[in-house]
Amino acid sequence: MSSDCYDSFCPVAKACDIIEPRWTLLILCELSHGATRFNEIRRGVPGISPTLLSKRLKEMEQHGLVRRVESDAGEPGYTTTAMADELKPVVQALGKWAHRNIDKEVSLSKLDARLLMWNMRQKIDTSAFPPGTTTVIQFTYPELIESERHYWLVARPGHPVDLCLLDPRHEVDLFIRADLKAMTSAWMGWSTLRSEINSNSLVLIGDRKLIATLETWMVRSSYAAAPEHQVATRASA
Amino acid sequence: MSSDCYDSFCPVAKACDIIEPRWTLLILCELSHGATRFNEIRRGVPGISPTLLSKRLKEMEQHGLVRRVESDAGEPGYTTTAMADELKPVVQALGKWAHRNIDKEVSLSKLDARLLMWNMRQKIDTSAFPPGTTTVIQFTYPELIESERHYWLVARPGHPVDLCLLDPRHEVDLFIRADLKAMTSAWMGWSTLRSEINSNSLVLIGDRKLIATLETWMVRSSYAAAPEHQVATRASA
DNA sequence: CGGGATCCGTAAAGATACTG
DNA sequence: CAGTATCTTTACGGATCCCG
Repeated sequence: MSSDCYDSFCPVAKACDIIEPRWTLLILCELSHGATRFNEIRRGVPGISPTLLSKRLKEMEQHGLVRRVESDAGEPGYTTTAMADELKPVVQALGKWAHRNIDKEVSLSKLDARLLMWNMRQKIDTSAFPPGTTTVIQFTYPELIESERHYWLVARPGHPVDLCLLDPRHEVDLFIRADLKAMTSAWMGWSTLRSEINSNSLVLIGDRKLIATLETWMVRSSYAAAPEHQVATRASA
Repeated sequence: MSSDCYDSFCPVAKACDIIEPRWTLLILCELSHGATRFNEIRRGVPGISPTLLSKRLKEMEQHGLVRRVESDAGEPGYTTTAMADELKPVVQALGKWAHRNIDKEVSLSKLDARLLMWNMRQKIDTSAFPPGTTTVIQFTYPELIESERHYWLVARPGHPVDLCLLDPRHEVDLFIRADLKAMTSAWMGWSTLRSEINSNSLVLIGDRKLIATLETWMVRSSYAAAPEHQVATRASA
């Protein structure tokens, strides 16, 4: 358990003992991103089984990365420790390294609309939307089969954004028709939202203000090194 | 193999796919430290099996971290790629984080003279020794049983340092009698060589010049944040 | 529904021996 | 020296079930 036993005199080896077990760094990312509850973390780390999440959280607690906390209502939760917080910049640097070095073409050849939407969901900045109201954005990927074509992001300031795969039957504030590759590329920071719009790979119809403030609320991957107006590498299909 | 399949839109997840498999980062450390040959890497990464090293090197090559090279004599070898070199500062930061945060008391309660000597061996700076000659340093840990008490470092400038567990029958230039905990603490950078000497936990007898230049050739863990004259936390047993 | 525990089949990792 | 081949052990991942 605690003695996977690399060379105990090499700090890197000690670090590996802690961060190497599968999912550990991703759980840490989720915690850093604000998740506290078990199922909240689980939603943020797609693919992990509850069994393994439970196990990892215990290991991480034992290693001093995570602390169990009880809310005033007695509800359980998890937070990062100071030690884990010190690790954040390292993980950030790791993400930037990966973003710089991972083959874009390979990534853009393995497209997945649902996963993309799930990721975007987590990065929508709801504070940019009018408070007290619900903002609904409908995404349409015309190239996909009907069952995978439409997605709805339902956002209220102060609440987590909902992703709907079925029509939520709510008034839509903004329709976005997108080429999947272009949307992926823009979201990953390999091109820009504006360049995809200019080349008609992204078409926005609806609330003018939402369109004008697009870059404010559709926050791109935080690992992108360059700002939003960087050069686009390539775009539509 | 390549599709352990975390979330493919999260750069950290992509990075984890690459660096998470056991031993990967330690192999990278060895390569960065100058190892090129298979068995050279293997010696530098204590505990790895040849099977796994072979497998990892292939995976790392496929991920773009490692490049196979043939020397002019046709001998096989491995080097890091530019992508791997960019990762070096991240690994360095990871090591510093671990060095800062890992429990010293716990580490100092699991002492291992042989592993310590093996680690020191790799960090001896032979360029500080007189060129063309062989310098032999004998370590004695009086507290240990006879079979684990004595170690010899045999160094020649320009060559890797040898660690002997049996008397090499060569003239000894410097005798070091040490308390194991103190030697470990000093080497890890949790105390200083001088403070351990002052408290008699380290006793050096032999070549005056070697003793005077001790800090020059006995290089401490490169992950220690503070310089050699930092405050000692604690020392002998 | 949140927060797990149990069981089981598969996929890695570890130990050892052996070969070109 | 530079690896392969083989075998055993451990970890992971999936499904199911339990409890408040």
